[in-house]
Amino acid sequence: MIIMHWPNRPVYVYYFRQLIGSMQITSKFTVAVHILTCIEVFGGQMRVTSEFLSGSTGVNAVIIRNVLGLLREAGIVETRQGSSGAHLTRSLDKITLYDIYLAVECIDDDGLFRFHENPNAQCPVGRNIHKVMDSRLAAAQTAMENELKNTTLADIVTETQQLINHEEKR
Amino acid sequence: MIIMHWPNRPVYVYYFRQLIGSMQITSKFTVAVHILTCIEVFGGQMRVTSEFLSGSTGVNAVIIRNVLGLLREAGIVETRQGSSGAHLTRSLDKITLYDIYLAVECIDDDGLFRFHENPNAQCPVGRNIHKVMDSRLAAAQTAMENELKNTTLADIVTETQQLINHEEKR
DNA sequence: CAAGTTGTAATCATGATGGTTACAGTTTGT
DNA sequence: ACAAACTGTAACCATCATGATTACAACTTG
Repeated sequence: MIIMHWPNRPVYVYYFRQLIGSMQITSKFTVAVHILTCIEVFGGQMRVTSEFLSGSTGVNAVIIRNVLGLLREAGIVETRQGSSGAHLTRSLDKITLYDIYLAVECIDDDGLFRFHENPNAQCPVGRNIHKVMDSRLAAAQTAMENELKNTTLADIVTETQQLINHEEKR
Repeated sequence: MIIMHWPNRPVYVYYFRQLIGSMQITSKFTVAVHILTCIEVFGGQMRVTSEFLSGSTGVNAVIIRNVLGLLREAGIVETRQGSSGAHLTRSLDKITLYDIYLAVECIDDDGLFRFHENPNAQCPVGRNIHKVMDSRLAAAQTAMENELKNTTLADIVTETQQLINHEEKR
């Protein structure tokens, strides 16, 4: 508890609270894309287990299962307990990076930009600045998300296959 | 150290390392915009000290001074040790949200999206997926940043003043 | 010269991320 | 039916980033 002096106004009491919440785009997102690509590329040839995917991504098998769980909840893959081999629920060109981004919950409800939580309502700027910035920051976030809608898993898999084929020619 | 078995390939040794680095858009960004707005709105009427700005933002005065330091390094404000009252170095319409975003170093060099760090180079997908995703994720980040260039401090201050005036009319 | 202010280093508390262990429940091959 | 393999999930841990806080030297101003 800290006593603040505000110009031309009575002294009042103000609580500082720890700024909480964070806003990062988890590596789960790129892991998810990696996983889905593997399911498509290796699905016909071998059993794509969480252990297998752990080997390809370098990410712990439990984390892989968690990510697969998120993708399952989002209706992107189907998995069954005890049975190996997740498979996609729809064609590659119907799955955008944005769908995956949503599935792995990259961004929480507060949005991409973290806002300082305790602007002073006694201050005319403090009680209005949030409102003013909000639409602009939301627009920036939306611009990023819309760009993610422009790429599908089909694009990713195709380009990956091309790189692999190119490797083998050499 | 974990021994991994990769299908049709010899057993090899693999190191798991903690995934490091984070990618969040600090609240320093919105704090910086808040601060700059206060400097413009209150600059003529009173001494806008770090303590004053702390009162308006609800953010610790030391953090305020750190943010002001970043804005000074970026050439957006001028401050002098011992002397209160930061002031802007150029007109409001020459300062975009993107300039402020750059100043407070919201995003490190690795980019907005965090990539899992240890994709397996023995796996054809593992050694190519990074390359494939990179340009797409960079494009998404750029879309967001370009949107930030569309708003200037002049816009923010003008709209804030309008809200304040509207309050006083009631 | 005293009071007020900035610049900055150092330390701390908290929260988020991902690694790891453990195990129950399910599937599959024989 | 049964053992082996696999998934789903909870629980706990280590590490890192953020911002709060204390402290103090250096500078400015009246």
